[in-house]
Formats: sequence, structure tokens, C-alpha cells
Amino acid sequence: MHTHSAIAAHESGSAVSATAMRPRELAALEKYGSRLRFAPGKTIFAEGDRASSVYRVLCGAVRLCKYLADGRRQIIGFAQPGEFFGLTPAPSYSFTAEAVNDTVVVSSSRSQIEGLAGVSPAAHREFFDLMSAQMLKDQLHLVMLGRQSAREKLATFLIGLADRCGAEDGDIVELPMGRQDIADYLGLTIETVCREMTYLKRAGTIAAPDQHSFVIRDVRGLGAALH
Amino acid sequence: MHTHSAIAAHESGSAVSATAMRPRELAALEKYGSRLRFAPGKTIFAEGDRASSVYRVLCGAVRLCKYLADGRRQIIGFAQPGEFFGLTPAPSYSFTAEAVNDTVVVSSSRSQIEGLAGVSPAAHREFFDLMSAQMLKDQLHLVMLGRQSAREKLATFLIGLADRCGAEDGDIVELPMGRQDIADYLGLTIETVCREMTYLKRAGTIAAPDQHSFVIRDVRGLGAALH
DNA sequence: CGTCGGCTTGAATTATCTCAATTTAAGTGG
DNA sequence: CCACTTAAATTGAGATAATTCAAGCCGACG
Repeated sequence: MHTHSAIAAHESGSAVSATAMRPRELAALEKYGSRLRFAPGKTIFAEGDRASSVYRVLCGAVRLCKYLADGRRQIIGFAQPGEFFGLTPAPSYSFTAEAVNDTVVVSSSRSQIEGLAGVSPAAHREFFDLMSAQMLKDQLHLVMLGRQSAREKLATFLIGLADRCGAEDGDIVELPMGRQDIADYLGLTIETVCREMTYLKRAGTIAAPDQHSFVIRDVRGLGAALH
Repeated sequence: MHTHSAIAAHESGSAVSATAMRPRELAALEKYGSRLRFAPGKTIFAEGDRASSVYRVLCGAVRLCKYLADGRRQIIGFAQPGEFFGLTPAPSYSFTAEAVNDTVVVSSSRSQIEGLAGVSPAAHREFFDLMSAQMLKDQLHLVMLGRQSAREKLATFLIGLADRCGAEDGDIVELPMGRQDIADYLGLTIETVCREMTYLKRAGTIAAPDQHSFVIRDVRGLGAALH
């Protein structure tokens, strides 16, 4: 049905970016928020918890996941420094948030956010735009999971990570999450992620100084596949 | 990694439902909207078009899809009677909307919507809730695409359709879309959809009076797999 | 009645997974 | 700083779910 030479389009991993469009109004909330630190693997909030806070990552990384009853896990996004998560109009969180790394976040109470949104039209607009940006990312993620090969998925993921850091070709990009996290984000097994990583390295498409970083060496052949 | 006996959790196909939570304020817009009719397969709007209208399905069904450059397609949702689509704060549509069937929609201008949202807090809230509901559905779709087997995907899809119609076990549910559409929604091939359909029939899990409808006969074994 | 598009089934292929073993990296405590 | 322990990552070999390619079926419709 499709060749594997054509590799995916640029996409961000997920979680609303604050790099491209800085949410000045919402960012102001951090002054009233509290800093929290989480050790690797710790749960920040669980699916079903009352959504009483909104978070922004200061350093580290957070994975946003949904679990099936039998333990299968799908990571629906990662939140990296500067990005928000847990922002929802729903009464409870629809996913679990866990620290990938040693992570520091700012937590702001939801009532404060809603108060601000009610008072400041600009803040309200930002709120909206963040949700909208999230929806666009989720849609790209759907395309990736439904219609891309393992190789394309990994390439798309790496390109998305590089883009988020504003990295140019040749720049070193950090890979804060482990292989299992990548697998659960891409809908693959950890072994397949390893194998495709090895392939991309051998093909000279990427280089990897160590397990937790990479460099994009050759974007040719990774041509944008999106419409 | 997982058994196939445990089949997925309930999920709606996608597109914001107006059945459970009727958006009274937004629905009022229909009085000022125009009715449009589309023949099967016709494009209502394309990805990238300026998002100048918001639509609501009156009858028929609409598929919301994203295309890759090589023609691969991922359907990110279906809009059925009563449901909205094309509702976005972004300047352009992020997906293409095509009529599945002979379909009638109401089209309302975006400026009207935004005017209403600016004036009526209730309408604004509805707007928000519709986006939020859409995000929840997309998240379930991500789990389905990333972590469920073909059999589970199809079962989840059928249960979602039945739920949307408010059908009880034993009620006949319409299948407005073709097999290829189902395949592109589930991230499968048309052949796999057919085979799994056949399996579910033979297993007595469902019955199918004809190709375009089905009946859920046995929900046991389709135990909710979600966390 | 014949054609045509969509659906279904079959047989063979393959991308990805599973299970198992090995290597590498990261601690930890002496 | 080094031995020891442990977890994570990688690689291999075999199994399998899903795909591809191909053929047949069936209902819709002129």
C-alpha cells in the first residue's frame, strides 16, 4: 500500500507548545502557582482525578498516558519545559500525568485560571488557542498511529522533537524519555523502536552520541508525507 | 502482549455529539444558517480552506479525513445527524470533510458563531464543551489506533456507533459508511475489516441483517478494556 | 440481462511482535 | 576508583497478526 522510503511529516510530540506562541496572560499565573518537584516515574495526577489544577513544566518532562485494564498503555503526549498540561474544561482529568525525569512543574489552581479567563479576554483567547493547538497535534498523532509504518513513526517523532527544540540539522537534540515511552507513544514495541533507531543510524539519517540524544544528519528521504 | 478475548471499551466514533448534551445556544444559529445538500463522496470543505463556516449534520453522514501525500488516508471522525463539525478557532480547516451519503447540513458563518460566543456566555461555554468533548474522543481514538488489535478496534467502533444511536442490545444500528471508510477510521485495510466482521458474526457477537446495519447480540467478552 | 462498484474470501507475504539472550549504561556501596 | 548489582537498551530467531495480491460474489442500476 505504501513505500517506506517516504517518511513522515513534521509533527510535535504533543502538549501545547509555549515556544511558538507564548501565552503571556496564562504565564502570569505562575506567580501565584506553586513549584512542585517529582522524581522519575512519579504520578502528578491520575486519570479520573478532579481536575483542580493546571500545570506548566519548568524542567524535566512529563508523559500523558491512558491505560487499558490489562496494563496496555498509550502515551497521548509529552509535556516539555514551557508547555502546559492538565488544562481542561472537564471536571476530571482524562489521562494520567507522570514525570519522565526528575521534573519541576508550576501548579496553578483551576479556579484562578477560570477567574483570569473570565476577566481577561486575552487570557481566554489563549486558553482557546492552546486547546486548539492540542487538537491539531492529536490529529497528526492519529494519522501517525493509523497510517504510518514503524520507520515513519519514529522519523516523525524525532523530527517533531527536534522542531520543538528549535534545533537545526546537525544540532544535538535531547531524548528525555526512555525507549518504552517512545514505543507507547508510537504504538510499537520497545524492540521495534530499537531496531528502527538502529536502522536510521546505519542509514546515516541520524547519529546518536548516546542513548539519550540524537542528531538529524540527513533529512532527505524524510520528505513531508502530509497532504 | 495482550489477549484478544478482552475487547475494547465504549467509544463514540467522533464529532461532537449533540445528543447527550444539547447545545441549545449554538443550535439557535441554525435559524440563520443555510441548508446545503451533498451527494455521496462530495467534498464539503478541504484541509487548508479558510475556516469560514461551521456545520451541523441534519441527515446523512460526513467523514473527516486527513490525507498523506501518497494518498493514504486517516479518517479522524464521522459526523452524524445532530453533530457539529468544522468548529475551530484556527484560521483554516485542519482536515477535509466529505459526505459519506446523500447528506444535508446546516452551514453557519463563523463570524456569527463568534459574535454569539462573544455575547452569550452560555454559547461560549457550549463552544468550549464541544471542543473538550472532541478532545476526549480523539484521545480514545489514539488508544484504539495505538494499542488495540483489529478485532478490538472493530468491536469498539461498532459499540461506539450503537451508543451514539442510543441503541440497546438487540436494536438494529445503521452503518452509514462503507467498509473502506471503516478501515481508514480504524487504521486497517478493507480486507481486515471484512474478515473481522465475518468473525464477529460467526462468533455470534453481532448479527447483520445486511451490509449496512448490524445488531449487537452478545456484549459479554467485549468487556470494557479501559482503565 | 449485463456491467460495475463495493464486499467477501483465499493464499501467500511481510511488518511487527514475542520470547530469549546479550550488551551497555547507571548506580551503589565498599 | 573499582567491583557488584540492577535496570535499560540492543540484538537475534521464530511466531503471528495484518497486509498484499488475486479471484469470486452480490446487489444496484441502466
